[in-house]
Amino acid sequence: MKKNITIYDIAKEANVSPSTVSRVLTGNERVKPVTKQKVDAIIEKYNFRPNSLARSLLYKQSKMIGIILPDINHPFFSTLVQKSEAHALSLGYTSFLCNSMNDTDVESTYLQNLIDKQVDGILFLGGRINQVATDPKLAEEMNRIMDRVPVVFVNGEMAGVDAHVIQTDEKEGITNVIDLLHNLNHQRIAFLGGEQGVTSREVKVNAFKEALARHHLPIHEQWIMNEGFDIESGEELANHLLYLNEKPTAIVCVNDFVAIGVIKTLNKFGIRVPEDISVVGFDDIYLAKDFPPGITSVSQNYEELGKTAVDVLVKLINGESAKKKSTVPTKLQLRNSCQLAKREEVDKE
Amino acid sequence: MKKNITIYDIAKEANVSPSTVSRVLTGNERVKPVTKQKVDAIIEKYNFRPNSLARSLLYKQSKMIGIILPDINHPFFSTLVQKSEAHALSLGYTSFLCNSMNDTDVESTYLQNLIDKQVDGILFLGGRINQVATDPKLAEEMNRIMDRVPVVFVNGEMAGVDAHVIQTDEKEGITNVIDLLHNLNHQRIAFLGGEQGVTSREVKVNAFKEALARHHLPIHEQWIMNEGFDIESGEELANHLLYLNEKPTAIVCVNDFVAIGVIKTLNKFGIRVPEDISVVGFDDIYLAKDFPPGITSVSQNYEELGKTAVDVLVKLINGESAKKKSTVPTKLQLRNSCQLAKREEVDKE
DNA sequence: CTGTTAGCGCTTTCAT
DNA sequence: ATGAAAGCGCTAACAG
Repeated sequence: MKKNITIYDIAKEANVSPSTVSRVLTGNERVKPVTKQKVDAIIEKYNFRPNSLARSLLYKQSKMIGIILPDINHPFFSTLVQKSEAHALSLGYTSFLCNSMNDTDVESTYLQNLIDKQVDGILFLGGRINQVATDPKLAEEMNRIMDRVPVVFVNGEMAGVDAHVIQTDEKEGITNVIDLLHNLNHQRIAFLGGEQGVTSREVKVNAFKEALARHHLPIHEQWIMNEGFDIESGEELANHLLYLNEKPTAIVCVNDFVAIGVIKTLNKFGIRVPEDISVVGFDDIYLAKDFPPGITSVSQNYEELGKTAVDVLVKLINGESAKKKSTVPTKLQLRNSCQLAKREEVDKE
Repeated sequence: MKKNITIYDIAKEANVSPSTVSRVLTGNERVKPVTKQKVDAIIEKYNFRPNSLARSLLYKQSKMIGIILPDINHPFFSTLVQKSEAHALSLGYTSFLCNSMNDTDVESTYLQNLIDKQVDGILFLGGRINQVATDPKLAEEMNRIMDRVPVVFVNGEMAGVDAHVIQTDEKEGITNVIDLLHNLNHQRIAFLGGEQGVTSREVKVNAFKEALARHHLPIHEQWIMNEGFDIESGEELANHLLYLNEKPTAIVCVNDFVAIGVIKTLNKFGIRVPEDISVVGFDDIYLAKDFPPGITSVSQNYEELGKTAVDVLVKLINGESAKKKSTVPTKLQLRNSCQLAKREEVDKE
C-alpha cells in the first residue's frame, strides 16, 4: 500500500509552500498561473487527493449525512433511500445508510455513531418515529441528538420532539381509495394489515373509517384487522377473514406487501381477484404492477418525498429556516385488482 | 445548535489536562480511579463524545468501509448489502453504501469520494466488475484505487486487476438446475435473460450448455436469448419464445426477476406453470416463494457471501493475508414452478 | 502572489 | 499518575 501522500510532499517537490498547494486545491485565492501548473502537474503525477477528514476537522462540516431506515429490503424504503441518496449527492453530500432492522437499540447505536462521525445532518425513517405512543427515553435521546445536528423525520413523528417532518399524505391516499371503491359500488369494505400503535397504520385506519362514514357505508370492526406489514401478515389476515361468515367485497391493505399476501391466500381458496373480491394496496412498489392481476395501489411520490426531505435537511444544515411540516401528495394508480362490485353483493346490503 | 464540546472543555472543568481526559476515553493507560470518576461524570454531564474525525486523522484509519453496488432496489443486492453491513458493524466498521445505478461514471465518482473520505477498504459489487470484456480505463482506475486501499470484489472480476474475489458458485447452481430438470424428464430446455457480455449471464450460459451436453440433451441456440435482468426482460423474452414454433418444456432464467416476467407472459397466453412449462429462477429473492406458483430457484447464500466478503476485506485492512478467491456454494430451493415433463412432450423428441 | 504560523480535536511520547 | 508538547493533513489569516 502506497504511503499516504500529503500537500507537504507535493509542496516539497514543487518547491512551494504547503499553503500554495492548498490554494491551488481550493481555488479560493489567486496563484500565479505558472506556479499553479507546476503544482497541478505534480498533483496529477501522484494522483493526489486532499484528505477530506482533515478538511472536515477544520471546516467543522463533513459533507456527510446519515440516513437511518428500518429495512433496506423493503421496496418502499429502498426506493425512497435511493432517491434521497442521489439528490444528496447532487448537493455534495455523501450518505451513510444505516439499517436498523426496526430495532431501537440499533437505531441508538447508529445515532451515536453518526454523531461521532460528525455527520452534518440526519434523515430518520420508520422505527421509533412511527410509534403512536412515543417512548420518552427514545424521545429524550432524539432531542439530545438534535441538540447537535439537524434531524428530519420522513413519515413519522415523536411526541415531545420538535423535528422537521416530511409526510406522505396517507389520509388523502386512503380517502381516494374509498371514493374509488364507493364509485365501484362496493359497500362492504375491509381494512387489513399493519401493527397497532404504528402510525402509518393508525392514520390509514382513521382515514378509512372517516371515508366510510362520509359515504354512509357500514364499518365492520371485525373486518379491520392488524398483524404486520409483510406478505405473511397479509396471508394470515386473509385466512382470518375467510373464517367469518360475512365477507367483504373489497379489501383495502395497509401496503402492497400485505395486498400480495391477501391475494395469494384468496387465490388459494379459489376466490378470484378482482372478480370475487377487489383488493387495493399502498405504496405502489415496483412489484404492484407485476404481481397478478396487477395491484391497484396508492403511489407514493418517492422522488419528491426524498428530494424534499434532503432539501429541508440541507437548509437546516446551512442554518436557513425551513417549513416545519411538508406534505407530499399521493396518486392513485389504477390496475386490475379492483372492479365493480358484483350485483348480488350490492343487493345483499 | 450546541457548541461542539471538546476534551479541552472537559479537561478544564475537571481541572485535569486534556491528556488525562484522553486516557480516560481510550482506557489505554492507567488513571487514578478518583480522577477517572471525576472526568467520567463531566463527560456524562455534557454527553460528550470524542470527534471520530480527529481520531481517524491521527490513527490513519477511519473504521469506515465503502460498499459500491449497482442497484439497491434489487433484492439480491439489498439482501446481500444488509448482511454485509451488519457484519461490518459487528466488527466496528461503518459502511458507506454507494448506489451506482450501474453507471460507471457514478462508480468513479464514488470511488474517488470514498478515497477522499479515507475509508479503510471497499467492497465492490456489480457494474464494471461484471463485464466479460474489461474496459482498460476502468481497470486502470481500479488499480489506482487499490494502491491506496484494499478492495474486494463480490461476484465479479476485471482483467488486469488482481483483486480478492468472493464468488457465488453460479456454475454449480446452474448445473444442479439442469440435473433436476433432467431427472424430471425435460429434454427441451431454454435459457432466458441477462445481458451479453455480463459475466453473471455468461457463466450461467456456459454452465447451462455444458450440463446439457453432459446429459446428451440438445442445445437449441434460438432458445438461448438475452435482453436484461429485470422483469420486463423476462416478459419480452417469453414473448419471443412463443413466436417460435418449437417450444421448450422448461425454461431456466438468469435470475428470479426474469423468471417472474416469463411466468407473467406465459400465463397471459394461457400457458400454465408448471403444468405446461416448468420455470426455474436464480437468486432465491424473497419474492420467489410468494410469486405464484412459487418459483424454484437457486439460493444464494447471502449471509455467507456477505460475511466472507467483509471478513476478507477486514483481513486485508489489517495487513493480514487472505484467500485470493473464495467460492460460496448455492442451494437449490425447490418450489412449485417445476414438475415432471408431460408425457407427450417427452415422446416428441 | 507566496511563505509562515496557528489551530481544527485528538492521542501519545516524554518528562515530571 | 499526570502534564506539556508535538503532530495527524489541511486551510486561513497575517505578513511580506
